[in-house]
Parts: sequence; C-alpha cells; structure tokens
Amino acid sequence: MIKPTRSRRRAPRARTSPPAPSDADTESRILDAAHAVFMRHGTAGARMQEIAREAGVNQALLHYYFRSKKGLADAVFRRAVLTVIPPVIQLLGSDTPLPDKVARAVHLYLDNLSRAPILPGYLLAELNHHPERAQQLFRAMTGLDRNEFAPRVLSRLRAQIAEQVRAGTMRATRAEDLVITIASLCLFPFAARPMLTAILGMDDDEFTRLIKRRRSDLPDFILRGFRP
Amino acid sequence: MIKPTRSRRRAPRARTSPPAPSDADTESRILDAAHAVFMRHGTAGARMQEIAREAGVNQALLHYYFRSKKGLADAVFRRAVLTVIPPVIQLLGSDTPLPDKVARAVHLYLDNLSRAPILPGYLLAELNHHPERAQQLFRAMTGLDRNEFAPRVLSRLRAQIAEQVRAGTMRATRAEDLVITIASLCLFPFAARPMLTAILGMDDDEFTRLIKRRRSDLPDFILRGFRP
DNA sequence: GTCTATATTGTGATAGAC
DNA sequence: GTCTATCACAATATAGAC
Repeated sequence: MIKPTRSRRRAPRARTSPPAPSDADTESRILDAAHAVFMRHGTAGARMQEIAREAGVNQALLHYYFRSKKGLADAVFRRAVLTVIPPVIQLLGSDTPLPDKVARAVHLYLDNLSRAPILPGYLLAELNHHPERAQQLFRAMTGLDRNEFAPRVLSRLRAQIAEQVRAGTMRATRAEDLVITIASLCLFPFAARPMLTAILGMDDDEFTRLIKRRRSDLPDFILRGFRP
Repeated sequence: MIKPTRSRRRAPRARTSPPAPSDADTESRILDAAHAVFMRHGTAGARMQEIAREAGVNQALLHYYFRSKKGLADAVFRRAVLTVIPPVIQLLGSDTPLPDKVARAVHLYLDNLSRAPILPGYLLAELNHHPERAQQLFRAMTGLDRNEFAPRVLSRLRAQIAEQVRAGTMRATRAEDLVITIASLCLFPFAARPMLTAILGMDDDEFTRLIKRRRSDLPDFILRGFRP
C-alpha cells in the first residue's frame, strides 16, 4: 500500500484557556466520543459514524481533525495508556517502603479503574489484536521505541525485596512475579467483569462492593502470600 | 433488518470415524481456521477471506457450512468457552479437599492455557465488545439461558471454606473472592501477555519460564494469602 | 460439496459549498 | 471550521455452473 504523505490538517489554533468540559472545543469532543466508542467496540468494531453522532458533529470533521480512523484510534490508545500505566510505574520505581508500595499500588489501580472500568479490557484487547501497539505503548510513555524504565523499576524492586528477605518478612521472589501478581489481582476483575458477573451471577452493585472489599483485603493478601 | 428464516445447509453427513487432524473434513478445517483467525483479530477484525485461505477453501464454502460470519463466530466462541470454563467449574464444584482443589485449579488452568495462550485474551475481548455473549456463554455450557451451576459450586466452596476456618487454616473469605483470585492469577498473565512482555522486556522463552515458575508457586501463595 | 463470478451492502474517506 | 453529498473500495453474502 502506497501511503501518500499528505498532512492536510491545519495546526490546531492556540488555546488561551482550557475549554469547559461540557461544551469543550470540537477536537476534544471528538476525542471523548472516540474514546467511548473505541472502548466499547474495540478499534476494529468501532464505526466512524457512531463517533460522529456521539460527538454531535458530522463524519467529515473526524477526518479534518484526525485524518483517518487509524489516527483517531492511535490518539485514543495513547491517551488510555497514559491514564493507567505511568502512575503505577512511577509508584513502583519510587523509594516508598515495599509494604506501603504494595498497598498504594492496589489502591491506585482500584481507585483509578473504578472510574474507568472498561479501560483494562480495551487495552488488553488492543494489544492482543494489534501487535504494533506494543511499540506505541513505549512511544506514548517515554517517547522512545525501547523500554527505558523497566530496568530501573525492576532493579529498585529487587533491592527492596532483598531487604525484606534479609529482614525475614518475605521469601525470595522475582520482581517480575511481584509486579505480575499485583497487576493480575487488580486489573483482571475489571477486564473480566462481564464474564465474572455472568458466571457468578452478580449485578453492578455487587461488583462495586466486591472491588471495595478487595481494595482493603488485597494488600494484606499479597504480603502474606510472599511471607516466608 | 428482516431475517429470512432459511436453513439452506444440509445436515452434516454422519461420520463413522473421527477425521485425521491434518486432513480433516471440510467443516472442521473451516472451524479450525476460523478459530485461529478469530483468536488473532477478534470477531470484528476477522475477515472471511482470511479464514477461507487458511482453511484452503473458497469463501462461498464458509457460508455453505455456517451461513454467515456471525454463525461462524458463534461456533468459535462456543468452542472456546467449552475449552476453558467447564473443566474448572467441574473441579471447583467437586469434593476434592480445598487445598488440593486450589493447586489443581492452578495446574489445570496453566497447563490448558499454555497450549492455547491467546484464548483468554480472545474471550475477555469478546465478552467486553459483545454483551450478548454472556447469554451465549450459559447456553454453550448448560443449554440454559440462566446460570444453574454458580449456586451449586459457590455453596460447595462456602462449605469447604467454613471447614478450613473452623480448622484454623484459613480466615473467613467469600467464595467469590477465592474464585476471582485464582482466576486472576492464572488467566491474567496470558490475557496480558503482549503488555507484560513489552513492559517487562521479556521474550517468549522467559514468558514460558515465568508460567512454569508460577505453576509451582501460586498454589502455596494463594493458600498463604488466605491463612489467618 | 465445491467452485467462479457477481450482487449487495457497509464504511472510510474526499470534494466542494458555505 | 463545519456541513452535505458522494466516491471508492472492502467485505459479506448469494447465484448458479459443475
């Protein structure tokens, strides 16, 4: 496929003040609508027409601002990545003592996701269906194609784990395992929400209560699990 | 949309012996190809043409056997559900002592999924993008629209948990939390594999080793986590 | 049952008026 | 910047020969 190098879109006018959320400028309204639609249906299932309707504009404007469906999808993906991942990375790489770190990570995840419950499902689906998203994930976070922060965060965690092991409060554990365990326990219930509510016969209220319960139970559960 | 009630397809000829996997009969070859393509791209992203090519037949045959893309997608979904869920349900509802049950569930999940690693990602995406799949999930497993086995399995687990609590080997825990915890720890790494390998900088071999490690670590981790 | 050819939509994208 | 109208093509689905 030959891709004509056109960049038709004018540079967005400089804004002097942030737009009001309810009557935001057109570009944000489109991005918000796209966000909602892409979350629900995934990139392949999303329809430009539905986004336009939800943004209250016509379909041509979507192309005026974002040039193509791919452009819009990339913008949404980027925004989604920046919402979930950096705060946790930042926390995990910090100097917070390990037990606090675990508790804070759980709270950070669960509180953020309670406000954006379908975000994990969207991200997982996106990465499974479009392998190239893995690269975009780095570019979104660091501007680089390759992974800079993983070594830093992991070595920080390794040092902290070693400390706990010496203190006798934890058994030898790989940093990767710790990270994956926390992520699994926090993210999975949201990603699998439709399956879980169906199989376990829960309604929305019960799901919310379940998350609240896990918010207070998980930190302790995790720390106990890793004790010697 | 008016749906003409046609059932053009002949009943599949009775088979006297199971077909050889490599040169299976056409219907299975199509279903296998569809399975692979739907897993990779999701229902919305899958293309009938790609399925036909991968099955080594032309596109018209897909419609001859499955009538529509939706028909094919439903067949694949049904098959996927039957692969992952019933074995675990069956195990969790059984009389196996609880600690063994946990270990066996972990092994069952991880061993099955190591052979079909993208199945969890496909199922989660499918349920997130197509809410009606929740009903199909029941019909696939029980033939019923409503959830019959959840009460049975959950009450069995509740009884076993109460037993452990009396014995002082476990603290009071909801059966739902136990199930979700096990499912999270086992399914998430597969569903999030592209994200995890990217962020943690793992290759395929390292991922396999990680799963192997967790296969032996997780049962103990879970039981410790729930201890008083 | 399996094929080729074709009909019929669906959907992303563009042209051009205002 | 925003709209209406339309294009071009991709993708599902069907007809009909063999």
